[in-house]
Amino acid sequence: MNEAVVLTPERILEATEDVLRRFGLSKATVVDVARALDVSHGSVYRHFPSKASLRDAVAKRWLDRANEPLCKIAAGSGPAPERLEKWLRTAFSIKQKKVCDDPEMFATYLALAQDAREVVEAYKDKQVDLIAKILSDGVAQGVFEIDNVKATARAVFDATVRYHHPAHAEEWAKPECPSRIDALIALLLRGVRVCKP
Amino acid sequence: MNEAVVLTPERILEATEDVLRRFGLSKATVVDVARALDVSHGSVYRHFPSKASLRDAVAKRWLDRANEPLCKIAAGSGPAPERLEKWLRTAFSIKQKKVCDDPEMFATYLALAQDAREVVEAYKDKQVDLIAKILSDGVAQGVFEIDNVKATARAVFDATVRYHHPAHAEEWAKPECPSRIDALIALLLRGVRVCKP
DNA sequence: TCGCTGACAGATTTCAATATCTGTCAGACA
DNA sequence: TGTCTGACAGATATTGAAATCTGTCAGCGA
Repeated sequence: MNEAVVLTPERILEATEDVLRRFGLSKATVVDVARALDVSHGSVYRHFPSKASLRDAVAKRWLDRANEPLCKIAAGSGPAPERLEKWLRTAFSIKQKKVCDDPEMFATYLALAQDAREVVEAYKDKQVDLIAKILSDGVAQGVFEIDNVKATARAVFDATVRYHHPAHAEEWAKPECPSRIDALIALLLRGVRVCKP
Repeated sequence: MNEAVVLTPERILEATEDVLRRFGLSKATVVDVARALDVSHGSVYRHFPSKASLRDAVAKRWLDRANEPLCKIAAGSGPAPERLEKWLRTAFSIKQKKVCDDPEMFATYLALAQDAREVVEAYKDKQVDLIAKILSDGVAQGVFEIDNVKATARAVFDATVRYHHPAHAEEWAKPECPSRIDALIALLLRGVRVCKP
């Protein structure tokens, strides 16, 4: 009876996200989250062992959500070069959109990413796997020529940090940014292509 | 007479560097610098209009010093691919050495770089010019094939931020770092090479 | 005259007292 | 029995008063 009032991890995460959006990472407290749910803060600790774990769980939700369109592109079919370019441009614009739309939220995300926490590492690994998927598709299609797909995928990821790592977010709005992205993508695509003169 | 006691910008910079090394950026004050020189702090302001300008001047000295070996490599002769690789590896190891040898000093450098100040921008532009020099040598040698040398040089620089931007310094000590650098350099070299199957 | 000093106003930082928060747990309540 | 509460200890954050710093400038001494 009255299912709606049962305290679930899901409801807590929802409320936490609200509180973070409202107060920002530095001001949001577990007490605030509890207040938003109209329970004592002790109850929150029944579902999450610490504030850090709660924050990580919220981060995981965001990252998974952000990752979804990228998974689709990687899973899709079609010529690998176009797909790789699309994947990279999508990855960049997702981040860019975040920073523009919701700077308060982005500051939170930045704080997370700079902590180099486990959750973020796992997310990065997932991204590299997606790139690797596209690269190996390209090899199968005979358009890419790659010694070590995994290492190259990592290299592509590393080469593009500037446009997906939040530490560089302030550069993303600069007017010369798009053309620099174009040049970078062109260089990387040339780096994996097969050679036919 | 008594030339040794004349207060010159050079002597002030020397003393400032000492003070920074001793106290770190956050603790170093203009009063400290003046005390080290045994003059009043008002005298320092006779030579530098503000603390910021003094700090920038010190930064410029460091950066110019760090840049010197890279200028030599760029100015040298020999096969461009080897030279580019050497240039990149040298750039990385200079930074890496800095962070290991003198972490207090590096924190100062990081604070500077994160401010994205004019001095740092100028330094970056200089770096890109050096890369461009090597790339155009490569084109002349017939080993590189590049549409837009300047843009590609920028792309190479951007692609390697992870290993020269201080925001990523904590990654540099990780054990998987060298192999990731290898993969990245290989990818970039392939991206500029001429195609002969 | 010319470079330097040292006192000053306003901005910034420090520090310690106070308030708030995190995480635990014995017990209430259903 | 199992979920939730609320008081608590220790850790962390806030606050405001006092100390220090930045940048200026009138005047000193060479």
